[in-house]
Amino acid sequence: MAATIKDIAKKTGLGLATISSYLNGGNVREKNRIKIEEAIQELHFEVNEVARGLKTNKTKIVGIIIPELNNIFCAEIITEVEDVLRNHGYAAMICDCRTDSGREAEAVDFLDKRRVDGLLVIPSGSSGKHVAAFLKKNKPVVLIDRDYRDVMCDCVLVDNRGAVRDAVRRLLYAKHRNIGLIAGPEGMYTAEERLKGYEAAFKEAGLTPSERLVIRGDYTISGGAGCMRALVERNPDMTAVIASNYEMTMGAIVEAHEMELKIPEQLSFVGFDNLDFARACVPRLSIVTQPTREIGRRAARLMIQKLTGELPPEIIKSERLKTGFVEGRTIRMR
Amino acid sequence: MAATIKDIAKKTGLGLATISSYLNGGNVREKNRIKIEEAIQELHFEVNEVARGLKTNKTKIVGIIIPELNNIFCAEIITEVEDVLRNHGYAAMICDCRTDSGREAEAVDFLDKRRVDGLLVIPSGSSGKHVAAFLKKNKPVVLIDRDYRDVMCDCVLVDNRGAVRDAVRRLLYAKHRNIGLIAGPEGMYTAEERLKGYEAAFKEAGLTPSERLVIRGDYTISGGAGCMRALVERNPDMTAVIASNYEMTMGAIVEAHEMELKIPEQLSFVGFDNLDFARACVPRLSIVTQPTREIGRRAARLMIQKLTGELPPEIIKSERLKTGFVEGRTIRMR
DNA sequence: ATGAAAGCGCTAACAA
DNA sequence: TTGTTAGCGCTTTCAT
Repeated sequence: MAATIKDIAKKTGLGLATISSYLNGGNVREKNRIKIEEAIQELHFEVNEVARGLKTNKTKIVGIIIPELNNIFCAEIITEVEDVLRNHGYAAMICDCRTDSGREAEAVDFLDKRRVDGLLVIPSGSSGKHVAAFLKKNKPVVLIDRDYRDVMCDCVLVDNRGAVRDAVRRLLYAKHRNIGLIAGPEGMYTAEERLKGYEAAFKEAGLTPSERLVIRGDYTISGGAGCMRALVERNPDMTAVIASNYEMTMGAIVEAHEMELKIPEQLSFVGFDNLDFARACVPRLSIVTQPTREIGRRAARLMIQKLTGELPPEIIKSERLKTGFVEGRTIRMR
Repeated sequence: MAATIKDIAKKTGLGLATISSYLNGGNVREKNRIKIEEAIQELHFEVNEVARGLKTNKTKIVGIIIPELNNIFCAEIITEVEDVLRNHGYAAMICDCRTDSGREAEAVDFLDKRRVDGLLVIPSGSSGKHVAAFLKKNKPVVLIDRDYRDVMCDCVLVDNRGAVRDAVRRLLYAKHRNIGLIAGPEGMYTAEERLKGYEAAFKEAGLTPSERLVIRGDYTISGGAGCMRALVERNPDMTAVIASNYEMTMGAIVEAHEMELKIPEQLSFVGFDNLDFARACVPRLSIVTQPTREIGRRAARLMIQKLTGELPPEIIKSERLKTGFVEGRTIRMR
């Protein structure tokens, strides 16, 4: 079917090693180089990366495991990751595990069988037991957005705590005191961190927020809507709300409209992520932003460094990026 | 390093062929089966799919090329595609080509070298010359959302023309006559089809819309915003607008707010795609919807059928799916 | 049902 | 610089 290195050897009268050397950037006599290139053109030869992978024990494939491709936050990160990887000759093999830890483990297996050189994971659960075997082979695992509690891996995180602390500070500065928080699911890393940031901001101001002001959502649109309604109903004195991820931000806004709550006249609001959505709202939402592209870039680079050996396996690197804040018109000064 | 089939053979005292047969679901004596399974457990054996791929000339990998992973429409489709593929044992190798035909061609090369078994493409351009070589190897190429003008491939499309025709019909029924269209880029398949649908609806009603009512956008948020403003400024008599993709819908809405245009009191509006966004707007947007998950499922199934030989290479299948319409509150009866 | 042997396309010693 | 050879881990005849 497709031409092989043998065909090239035959056609040029050269040995296999010479062709291989040429293909791998070795030194080849000018005359032969031309002959080889002609043969490659004529026979439409293309290196068989599968064979190469078998021989070198390196597939030049990085496995990527994410909770939900169909999620802007993930998609933005992966877009960047894929770009960086491919620029370095690596292919991206992607598995969506539907935010399910069990499926995440299956994906690791699936990718391991395919002998990917490394694993880039946005973890769905807090345990990383399922990557232990992979790590033992001395192959790198780079975590994004959260890390495992039981297995040490390189990772690129975000300062979730600082993000919400900063948002609360701004609201406190605007003289708000009864600030509601639509928090994330219990046990989820980012959710807990963000909640801690909320508490920290009050603490440093010498205040203690009422427990009624914090409600747990499930990071979904409808969850955000339900939380917004519950918060408003149970806290007549509440003057501001923070939604702690994009989906819940959307849900909260929808519900506020539904309840005919004027933002920010009756209630100040701070959302999360997605700048596009924030800008499409009227008035523009004030939001916490995460540096998604930067996260992707860093994670991919970390992976490349591990893969090339530029960074030795024994040193585990952990990066934490700062979040941003984009001013809108949804915080009212009291 | 990792255990191989040889290790299993040695450990069990059986021949290579027996182990291979076991791995591929062949018949093995009960006693031996148990021995093999024990050995596999002990040695943590996992099939090396790379070696298998070299031997069988099948990698069980499908290459996926898309204009922009970071785009809800694409991401939703790919999520479904990946799910179906993996359920059939196929891995998804994804390349984002940034809506660039040249990069699309590079991606085909990249994936071809890696010997993917098939190619699933959401084309960025109208020519498919770059997949010709791949097809000649008798490997399937399935197109999504648009097809190539010069190369026949299996494909899963959407009735773009009917989608906009239907939207216009609804507006005509509500007694609108001066209906603006924020169309897509010239030469882009979906854009042209949607424009044709717009024209068809008027034609069948015995009307001819003024040329001033159609403006070309570039499928981006800011493009949509600019078009909205231009349309409104140049058409004081316009009573309704249709935006023909999601990003431009968002842009148009933002701009309408900016201009303090009341929707639907001063202007009726029909958007596109993204139901979540439509629901988050106040009032809820009436929108044309595309069956993204269904598109993904169909495309993946088509691929599987080709891959398994269930569908012979010589028969090219083309499916066209109906779009939907979700009523909101942005069409005013005149 | 099982074993022996060949070979997929490539790389990497080693020799020349 | 170039050629010869062995072998990566698997599947697949062909015997047995």
